[in-house]
Amino acid sequence: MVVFAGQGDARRSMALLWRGAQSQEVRTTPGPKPGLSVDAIVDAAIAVADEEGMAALSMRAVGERLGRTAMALYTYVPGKGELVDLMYDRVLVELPTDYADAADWREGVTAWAHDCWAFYLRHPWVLQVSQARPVLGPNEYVVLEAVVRILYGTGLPAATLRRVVGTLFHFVRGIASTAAEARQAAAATGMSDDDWWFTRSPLLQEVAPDFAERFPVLTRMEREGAFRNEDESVPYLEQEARETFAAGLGVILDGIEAARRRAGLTETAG
Amino acid sequence: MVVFAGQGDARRSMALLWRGAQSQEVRTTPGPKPGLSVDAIVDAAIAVADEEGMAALSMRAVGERLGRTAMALYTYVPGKGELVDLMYDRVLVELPTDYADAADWREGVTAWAHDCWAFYLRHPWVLQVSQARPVLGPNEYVVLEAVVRILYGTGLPAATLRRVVGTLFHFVRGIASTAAEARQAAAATGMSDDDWWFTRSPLLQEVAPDFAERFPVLTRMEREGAFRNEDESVPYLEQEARETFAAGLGVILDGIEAARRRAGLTETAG
DNA sequence: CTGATATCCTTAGGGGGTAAAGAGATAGCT
DNA sequence: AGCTATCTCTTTACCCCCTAAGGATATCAG
Repeated sequence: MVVFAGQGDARRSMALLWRGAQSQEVRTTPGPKPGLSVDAIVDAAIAVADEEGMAALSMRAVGERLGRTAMALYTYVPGKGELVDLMYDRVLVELPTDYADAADWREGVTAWAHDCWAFYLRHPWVLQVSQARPVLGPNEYVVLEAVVRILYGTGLPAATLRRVVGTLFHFVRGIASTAAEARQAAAATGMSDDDWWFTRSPLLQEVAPDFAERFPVLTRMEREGAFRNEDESVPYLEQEARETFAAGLGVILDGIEAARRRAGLTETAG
Repeated sequence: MVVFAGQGDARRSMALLWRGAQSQEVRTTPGPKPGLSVDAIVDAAIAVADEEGMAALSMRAVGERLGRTAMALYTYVPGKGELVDLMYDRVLVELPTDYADAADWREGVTAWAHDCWAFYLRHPWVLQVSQARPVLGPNEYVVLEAVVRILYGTGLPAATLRRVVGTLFHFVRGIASTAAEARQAAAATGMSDDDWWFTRSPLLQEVAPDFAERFPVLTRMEREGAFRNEDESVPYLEQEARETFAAGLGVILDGIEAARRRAGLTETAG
């Protein structure tokens, strides 16, 4: 369920995203005082998404959490799409932005990636917000600025940097999605990864008795222990994601290093 | 909108996924002859998703395309989740699986990645199928087998291979998502990326006049031309995705190379 | 012809998002 | 004080979704 952005009045959306102190101005208009606020609604919506998942995020649910009907929210927010945009930008404040302590870009990127990973697992619904067109909210820029600042340490040209950022971003998002969805599946079905596999595996044999002949390379890989996880205290799929994350990040960092070497930037760092 | 898998009767799901010639057996049961078939339904559903997007995929829409009501489908398919699983596994047959012609693993991986990229852009809805727990359908295994066969050429140990496959997979999926969602946004809003940016950009200045001070590194990057695209005939966001794809793939391949070097595998290839 | 069974339909129930209209509260103005 | 414009919030309603239940119809074995 990728949730797409609101596409109504662009000016109103931007004003909401970058709403600042001007919303605190003294009211002199007639009519009852607002019982809610954009902030309150966004916070409630984030709480719903955190606790019950993106699928459970409905205008009714958010309203209920605030003791209102669904329609009351429309006084403050143009629609659900815009609300999701606001949730997205709002929750991004949680991401750390200062990596000045890192010894070099490699350490900085690693720290940033791990912070992102933890963030996504804390708010898995964020992974379901469409990345088609950027939301252009303030915190999105704060996050970008932070990453770019780290990567300027590589000395790579700006155009290359932009792509490296994209690559890192997609990688982290992709693997975090897998881990998050695995958790979600476990919660939704009430079945652990191992339980799930133990019910599925015999069915697979039943339905594909010729598996080994049809997929020799995979079978060989399995015999070589590729699909065994050491730590049995962590759910299988989550651990797999975690290890892929660590290994993949290493691969990407090495790749960046190679790009630097090709550009003749091997000596300076940090 | 990530679409989650069906989680009903696991045996029935697996039987449907691996359904083979046994479904062609002669019928001797009473009752009217089936007017539909699982294949017909899956094909119709894929057509709907291809043409109108995952959001437009409803049981009604599929039924209508087949001249039936939504409920008629439930005779053949347990529910929407399972139908999506079937669609997913079915459409994967389009992916090429033979990369024996490739000169070495690097060329093979590159070819595979590009094939995947094209595939995802042909069927963007595939990117919205949850990857939480694998569907375990036959074609998913065929695809996996193909990738692993290519990567065995690196000589890396099986456990490392598994993670490399995961990294590549997430990378391709991630960037393809961006490109696909950008297309979708353009189609949905009837507004090109450039139009979109030209309406958004002045709003951003209006709402954040102090942008340059708040985000100095991004501003510097922009002045260095990081966000300019050369080819103006291609939509901006799609081109950005394409270039990030090319650059990121290079980074990952270099990273794999580095892993091989560390394992002392520099000479042999292919 | 009878009974069993399979296909497909209609109906209905419980979710969604949100447009429209109205009730009630509150400000400034006369 | 009363009036009126305006704002908040609710009710109702419409259209969409998935799918459970039950009924009509077609087709087989006996």
